Amino acid sequence: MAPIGFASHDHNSCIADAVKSVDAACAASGLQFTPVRKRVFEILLEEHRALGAYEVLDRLRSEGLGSQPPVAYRALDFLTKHGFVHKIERLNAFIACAHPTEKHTPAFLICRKCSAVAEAETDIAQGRLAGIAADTGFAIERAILEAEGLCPNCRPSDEKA
Amino acid sequence: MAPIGFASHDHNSCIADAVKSVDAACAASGLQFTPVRKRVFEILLEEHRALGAYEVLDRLRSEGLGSQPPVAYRALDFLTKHGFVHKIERLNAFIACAHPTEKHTPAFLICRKCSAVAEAETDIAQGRLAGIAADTGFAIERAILEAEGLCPNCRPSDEKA
DNA sequence: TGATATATGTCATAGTATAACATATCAACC
DNA sequence: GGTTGATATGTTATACTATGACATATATCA
Repeated sequence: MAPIGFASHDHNSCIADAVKSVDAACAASGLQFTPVRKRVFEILLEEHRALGAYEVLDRLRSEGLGSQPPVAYRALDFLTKHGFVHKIERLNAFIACAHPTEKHTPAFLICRKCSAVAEAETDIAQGRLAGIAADTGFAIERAILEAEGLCPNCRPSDEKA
Repeated sequence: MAPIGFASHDHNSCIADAVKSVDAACAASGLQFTPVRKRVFEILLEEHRALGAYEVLDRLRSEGLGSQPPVAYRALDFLTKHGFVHKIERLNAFIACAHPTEKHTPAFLICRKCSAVAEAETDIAQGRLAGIAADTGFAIERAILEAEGLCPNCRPSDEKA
């Protein structure tokens, strides 16, 4: 439930661990974690921020892994479809999942100043909103929860409680 | 707290009432509810569904109210900025607010089959997520909450509880 | 090894949104 | 009533985001 992303962490190992766990998940499900897909995932992990598809594509292009938009979009589609990457609708951008092993409804805290993004694992939208939906007869399949504001690093210190 | 949008209602009066209340709100705040802005608001009300900016623009164009994208985007920006219209990020589309008089965090139920959209008034994102944010020192300013699934009209009837 | 599904390369185009600048209108005050 | 500053509109051009379509290649498995 605790968000990460505004604090420093062991970045070197986090990339390796994440790649490894996705590798295992793909093997277990018969999915192909191909070179382009793996590289896109790594690129997103390296930044720990939301990258646009064309930013990812630029990186791929400079590495000779593909130069046309569909290359990036296909890899991103694959990764988001299987929950390894999330799309931030507000930013039209993608970010590596911070909790790749568990099934969850991601929630995001997006700093409007520095664009840092923290992912909080939550089932909030399956919580209170679920009651409203049930009353109406609406069947929720997935939910998007994105909060915008100022991250701890961008808040004027006298505003911090 | 009850969503509307999947049930029929008195459509004729709802448009007139909404326009009137926005008119009053603008007058009270010294905002200019100009012809283009009013017409865009009416167009969204007439449909009670999410319209893309270019769909709105097409309507404006056919009525001689402007033919270039900025005309539509400016009106939509104005209306969303002041809470009379909401943007559905998931659909890159805009919908007239169902609760124009009150300050609120809108939540949406979006049907993936028929694209109907219901707005539920809620402060859900200021609720549970607020706790997580506070722990991190993140200051939430606004939130986006959009749930996707099947509306009552599109659900196979044997699935309905 | 052949059949089927899945993934990639590539070109073309569709859809969404904004920058920039000139002109016009509004609101308020002298 | 005219001046001033803020706000709104008209218009051109362009940037950014995303997908359709089709040919080729690779993987999977009977």
